[in-house]
Amino acid sequence: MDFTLDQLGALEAIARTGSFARAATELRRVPSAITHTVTTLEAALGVALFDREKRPRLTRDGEHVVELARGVLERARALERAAGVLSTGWESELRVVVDGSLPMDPLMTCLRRFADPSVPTVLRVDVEYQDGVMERFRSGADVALLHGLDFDGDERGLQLRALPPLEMLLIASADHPLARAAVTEASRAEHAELIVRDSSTRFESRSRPSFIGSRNVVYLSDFHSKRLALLAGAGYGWIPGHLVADVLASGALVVLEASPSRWTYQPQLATREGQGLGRGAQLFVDTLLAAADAPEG
Amino acid sequence: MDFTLDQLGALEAIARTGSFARAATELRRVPSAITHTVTTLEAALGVALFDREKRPRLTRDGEHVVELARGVLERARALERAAGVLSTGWESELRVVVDGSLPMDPLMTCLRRFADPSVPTVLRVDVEYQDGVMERFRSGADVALLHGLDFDGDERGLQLRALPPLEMLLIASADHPLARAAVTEASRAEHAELIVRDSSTRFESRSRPSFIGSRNVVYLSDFHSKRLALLAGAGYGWIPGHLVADVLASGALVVLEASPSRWTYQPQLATREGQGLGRGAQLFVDTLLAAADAPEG
DNA sequence: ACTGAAGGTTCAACTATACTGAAGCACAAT
DNA sequence: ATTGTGCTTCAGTATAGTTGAACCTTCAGT
Repeated sequence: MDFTLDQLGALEAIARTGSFARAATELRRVPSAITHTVTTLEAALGVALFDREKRPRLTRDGEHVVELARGVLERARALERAAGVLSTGWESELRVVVDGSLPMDPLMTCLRRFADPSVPTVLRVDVEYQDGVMERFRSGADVALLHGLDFDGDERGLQLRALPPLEMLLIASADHPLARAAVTEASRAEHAELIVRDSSTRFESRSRPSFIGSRNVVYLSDFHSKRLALLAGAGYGWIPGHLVADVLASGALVVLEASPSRWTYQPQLATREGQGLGRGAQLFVDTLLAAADAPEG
Repeated sequence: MDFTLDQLGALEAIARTGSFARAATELRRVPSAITHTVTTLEAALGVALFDREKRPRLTRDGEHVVELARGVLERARALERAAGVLSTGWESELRVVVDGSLPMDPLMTCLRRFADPSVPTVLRVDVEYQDGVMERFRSGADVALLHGLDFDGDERGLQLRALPPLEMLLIASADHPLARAAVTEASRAEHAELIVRDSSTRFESRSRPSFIGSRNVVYLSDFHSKRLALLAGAGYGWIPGHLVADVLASGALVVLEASPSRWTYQPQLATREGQGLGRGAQLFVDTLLAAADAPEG
């Protein structure tokens, strides 16, 4: 690769303006510099770009090279533009990881916002469960939406912002045996508990103990499956209230009589402490908090 | 555009090899040169490409820039390859103009030859009629296939190669009135003569006189139309024998009894004198002459 | 045919830029 | 601790691009 973008730019300027002299003015150089640039390029490519019989005129090969040069310059200018955007503080990509137990509506608002062409940052969202969330955050995500239930507090280096509190409910189908009377530890042990599997890869083998031990445990991959399984009467289990509000209202599912049967938790928006937020991250945080506080928006 | 292909190449080498040092060896430079190149590029783009907290590691923005850089380099390498081809004597494009009265089979052989991916030159063929052929040749075609009928000889600067001779025949449909007896000047004038229109743009108005004057003249745009018109009995006219060999054999068309009613002409392959042929032109000439001499090939 | 203006080239001197090599620092592995 | 690898800094050097003046050619106008 013994030619430069500068040479290609000069060639393109000559081809466009139609003369060495005009190209020179445009590039704020002296004509002889253009001559030199062109001869150097011709030597580098081994191609006679200009016919110098009289006034220099592009040869057919020259035209061909100009076409290719335009392709190179186009890509180079695209890079330049992208770099310009990056240098103004927009990240090329913003990686967000969200706990699957949280409401997705505010996130959808963010996705819409980032789909706007005026937002140059590309948004990447990963839905994880339990430890999988922090694992992915540690492996490079910029923002994490944590459910905040089993949040140890020993995780330092995090800057947290509270999201509206949510409720976990102990639920079963209305015609499930456990729904007929107050739940005891013994009655509970007779039935299958539905649990959403931890999506962490590190703790593949370590099965997280349920809130209250149960003989039979069914692991599910996400809360949507869990909701379906609960509706099908396959077992009982904890599930975020916002996911079952409709079927609770309709009476298909019921909150079990147990203590506790409700558990309020405090979701958190986490970013890395210390390093300031880029413009993309800031926009995401602002948009998400606004959407979470005013779910109707 | 204040960065160079060289800088992008260095960045790509670092990204690919995973270290400044390996990139330096690959580029046959000293490590400090790589450092310098990278810092210069970062300054030019205004983007922190590497995280220098510890061992330099590409930032996410850096990865993004690398992606774009690969795009630029890919195009640049394509240009380099194309230039390499051009510098070995292959033209980027070979323009051939052919008189529409000539047999097209040898030309088709050439087209097949140039369709081979190992032939980098792009073949462009224009079919013209009469003066249109030379006009296009003058306006830039590299090779002309002339019918040689009205070749003035005053056209200098041409290098000619003879093609197999052909015959013009004075033809009409078998049931045309002129086919019934020997043709006289008077009987000829009573019937329409079919003529292929000159495709030259310069002589739009100048209608070329027919071989023998006729009262009614029908101008057609090509010999295929002329053949159809002859078959339809729309008139009489001169047409190359090879275009009507089949219908003469079947008896649908006949050669008129006139003198002359046959005219042997000597097609020529013309190139510009003085400047040697490029590899594409040479290949074309060789292929065409071979195909013309051995039409079965 | 002459003339002047504009475009292009050549050349030597200059300037800016990239490269080298030595020295030094940071980190990782032993 | 110690060694080795990888990166950076810096000063000197080499390379490559830029300038400006002189010259040549072409083209348009007289």
